[in-house]
Amino acid sequence: MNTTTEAGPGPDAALGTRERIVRAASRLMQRQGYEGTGIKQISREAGATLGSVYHFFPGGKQELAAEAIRHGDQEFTDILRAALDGTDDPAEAIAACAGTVAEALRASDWVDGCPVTATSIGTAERAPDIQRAAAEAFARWRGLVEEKLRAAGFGEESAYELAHTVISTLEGAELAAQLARDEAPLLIAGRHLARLIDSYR
Amino acid sequence: MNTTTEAGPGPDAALGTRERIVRAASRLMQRQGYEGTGIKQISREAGATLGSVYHFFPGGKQELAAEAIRHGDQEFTDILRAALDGTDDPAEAIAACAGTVAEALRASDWVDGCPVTATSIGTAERAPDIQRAAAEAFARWRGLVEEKLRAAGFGEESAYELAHTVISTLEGAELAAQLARDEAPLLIAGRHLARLIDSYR
DNA sequence: CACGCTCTAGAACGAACGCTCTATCCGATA
DNA sequence: TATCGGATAGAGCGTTCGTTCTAGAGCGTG
Repeated sequence: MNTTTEAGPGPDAALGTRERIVRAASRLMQRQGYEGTGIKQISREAGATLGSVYHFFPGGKQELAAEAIRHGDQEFTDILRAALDGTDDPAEAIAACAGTVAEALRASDWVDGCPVTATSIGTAERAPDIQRAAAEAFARWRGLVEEKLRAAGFGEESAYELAHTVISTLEGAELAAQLARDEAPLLIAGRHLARLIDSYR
Repeated sequence: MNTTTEAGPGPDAALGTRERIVRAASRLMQRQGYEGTGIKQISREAGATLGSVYHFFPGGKQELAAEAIRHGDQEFTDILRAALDGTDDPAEAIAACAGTVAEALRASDWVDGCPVTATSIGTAERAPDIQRAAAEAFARWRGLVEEKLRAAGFGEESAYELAHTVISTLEGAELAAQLARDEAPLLIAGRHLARLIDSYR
């Protein structure tokens, strides 16, 4: 049976076992990376057992990590979409998005960076599934920004290229902010991206 | 005795043992991350023994990783300085730097990303020494760009903020290029950074 | 020659790793 | 009630991890 309603005290206790495992994997790999996170640690944190993990993810750690990346992908997709939907002006929306990310990063005491990046880095040679899931996440985010820019009247090429740089810069600035334990890189990046976008009007 | 002249066939065979260990550690962690790289693998790759590794780095893996990051820091510092010294125009120099990074990334078949990022990510909670070394690398790079911008007549605040975004964007674009196995993100980022810099003249 | 010091060499330790395996539980169905 | 299959449970496998430890090699100095 699938214990969809769990009495335990965990944060995701009301979720199904599979979902709890994915969330724990995503959160842990976001902080410790793929190699730094053990399957047993994930199962412990999720309030599940090793048997359950391998029941839902017979492909083992790689399959679970790919699913965790898709979870992180969805999380940032929601944040990005919310920012883009918040205003008609793409420049303003991107700056707002940078602010949201900065806030979340600070709130986690500079520990929770980008889950997709943290999980996928260093796995290039050994786990192509993980790389593919991460590349798809980046592509989706870029597509969202590109669509917004085109809807705002930007030319096709400008929109495509700007969307690339928006995602690259946000990603890099989050990394820099995390390392420096300071939200300045993200806030500055947000302002600069807005300025860059405006220069194409 | 220190075998400063080694007869072995390795690439760094002519270097001292300590230097060979640092280079092997830097290269391996650049590709596999901190947790994904073992001390024994490093010693094997360096043509050294475990005893030598712990002789030169009594602080163990963490101390070695911090030194590897400083090595990677120096590598990119050289690349960046060469680009900045290549022309008086900071915008042009940054675009050229992006091109150099893209070329190197492609030449490694998209495996050799930023050694500092790859080594330091995911170590926030467990290895503060590594985080500090990485943060110092970012700060040094930013300082180089900032200095160049000020020398070119940019205002103090503009130079400081632009330097932040230049480093963030280069870092993020390298990540994106590596994931997509495509140098486009880096080349686009180079052009956009040049445009952004020019907009402050 | 003897001593000391730096460096090399690798066996061995306990712990943790990813994963396999069998056993059991329990609601749904017949 | 008897049966079945999804889900849970965790002991145990072989391997690798980071680290420690002792032994010895090769050189300069007294």
